[in-house]
Amino acid sequence: TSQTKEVFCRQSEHLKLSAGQFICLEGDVCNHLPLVLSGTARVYKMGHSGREITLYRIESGESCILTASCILSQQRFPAFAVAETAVEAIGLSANSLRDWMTQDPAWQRYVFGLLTQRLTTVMEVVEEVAFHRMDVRISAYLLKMTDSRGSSVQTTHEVVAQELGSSREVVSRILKDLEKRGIVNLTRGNISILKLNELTQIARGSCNPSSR
Amino acid sequence: TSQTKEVFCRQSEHLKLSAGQFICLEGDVCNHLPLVLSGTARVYKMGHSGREITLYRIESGESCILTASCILSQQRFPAFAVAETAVEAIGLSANSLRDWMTQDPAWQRYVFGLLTQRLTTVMEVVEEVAFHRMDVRISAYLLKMTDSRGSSVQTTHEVVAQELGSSREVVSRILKDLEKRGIVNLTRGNISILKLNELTQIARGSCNPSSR
DNA sequence: GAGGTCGTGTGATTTTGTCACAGACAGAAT
DNA sequence: ATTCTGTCTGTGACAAAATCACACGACCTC
Repeated sequence: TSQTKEVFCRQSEHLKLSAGQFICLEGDVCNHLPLVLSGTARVYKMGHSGREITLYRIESGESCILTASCILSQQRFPAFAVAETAVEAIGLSANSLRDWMTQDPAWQRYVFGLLTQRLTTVMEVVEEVAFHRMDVRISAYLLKMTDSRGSSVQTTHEVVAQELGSSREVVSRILKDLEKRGIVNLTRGNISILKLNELTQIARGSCNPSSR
Repeated sequence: TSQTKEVFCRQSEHLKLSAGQFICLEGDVCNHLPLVLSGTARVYKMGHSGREITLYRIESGESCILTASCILSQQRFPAFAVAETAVEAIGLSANSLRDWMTQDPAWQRYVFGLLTQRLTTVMEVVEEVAFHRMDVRISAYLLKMTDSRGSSVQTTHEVVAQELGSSREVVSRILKDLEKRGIVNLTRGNISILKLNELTQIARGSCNPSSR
C-alpha cells in the first residue's frame, strides 16, 4: 500500500486543514474522498437546540469512508465532520475512487473493513445512548480519555457533553457528584482521576443503588 | 442480476425460517451471508433489563450485509437479527462471498450501497434517540406504520417500545395522552389515528408547549 | 484593578425510565 | 355461561435526565 499511496498522490490533491475547519457538512454532496495522513477528525450529529453527539473519529491512516459511501451510492453526507487537530490529507477525486474500487482488491478490503468498523461503532453508540446511564457513560469516557501515563483529562464539561450527546449541566452535576465521592478532582478545564478502580466499577454499568 | 442469482443458487443453500426464528445472535461468528428472497427481518440491539431498540429492517431483495461485513473483516456480529415474518433466503458461503466480491463489480456496488444505507439509517437512529422527544418519535413511528389505505396501526404498546428503545409504560402514557387530546383511539392491540394532520404536526418535532 | 469571556455551580420544572401493582380483555377450559 | 389464564393496558410513586434561568468564579487583556 506504500506504492499505492504514491500513485494516489499524482491523481489527487494534497489538503491541509487547521483545527476546527469543517470537512463535510450535513447535506453536502461529496466529490472528494479525504484520506487522512495526520491529525484526527470528529464525525457527529447535531440536533435542534445545538446539542451534539460524536459518532466516531477518523484517525490518521484512515479515511472518511462515509464520504466514499456517499460518492459511490450518490447520497448526501448525513452528518458533520470537523478537523479536531490540524489535518493533513489527500483528496482523491470521485472518479479515481470509483476506478480504484473496481480494480484494486486491497483497496476494496480497506474501504470495506473501515465501513464495517464504522457501522459497528455507530451501533454501539445507539446501545450506549439508549440503554446506559449518564454516570456510566461519563465514567467510561473519562477512562477512555486518560492520557496513557497521567490520570487526568484535559477538557471542559461542555466538550464531554458534546461527546455523549448530553447537556453541560447534566455533565457538571454528575462530575460534581463524583468529586463529592472523592473519585475525581475538578479544576477549570481539567478532570483528574483519584480513584481509578472505583471509576472503572461505575463504568462497568454496575448495579450500585448509587446513593445520589 | 437475475442470471447472477441463478449462479448463486448452485453455490449456496436455500433457507426457510419461520417468524420469530433468529438469524444471528450478538457475538455470533458468521459463515453464511443470507440473501432474503421473501419476508422481512429486524436487526436490533438489546440492553441490560431486556429493553430493545430496532436499528433497521431487512426487506426482501436485500441481504444482511452486516453479516457480510463480519465475514469479510473477521468480526463478530454486533447485534440480533430475527425473522419478523416467515423468511425465505439463500445462504451464500463465506468463500463464495469473498470470490464474488473481488470479481463482480455489480455485486460490489450492491453490497457497498446496502452497507452505506445501513450506516446512514443507524446514524439517523442515533440522532432520534439522542435528540428527539418520545411523543415526537412515537408520532413519527405511527405515521410510518399506517397501512396505506386504513389509518390504524395493529400493534401493542410493548412492540412500539421495542422499536423505539423505550419502555412499555412510557409508550402507554404518551399514547393515552394522545387519546385524551382526541388524536388517536386506543383499543387492545390497535391504535387508530383520528387526526392525521395533528399527528403529523407533533411528528415534525413541533415547538408546541405541548400541554401535558 | 476593571471589564470581558469562558467555564462551572445550582435551583426549579419537565420529560423519561423504573418499579409495583391493579384492572381489562380475549380465548380456553370447565 | 362462568371461571381461569395469559396478555395487554392504566397509573401512582419515585429516580434519572433534559431544559431553563441565572449566579459566581477563574483567567485574560487592557
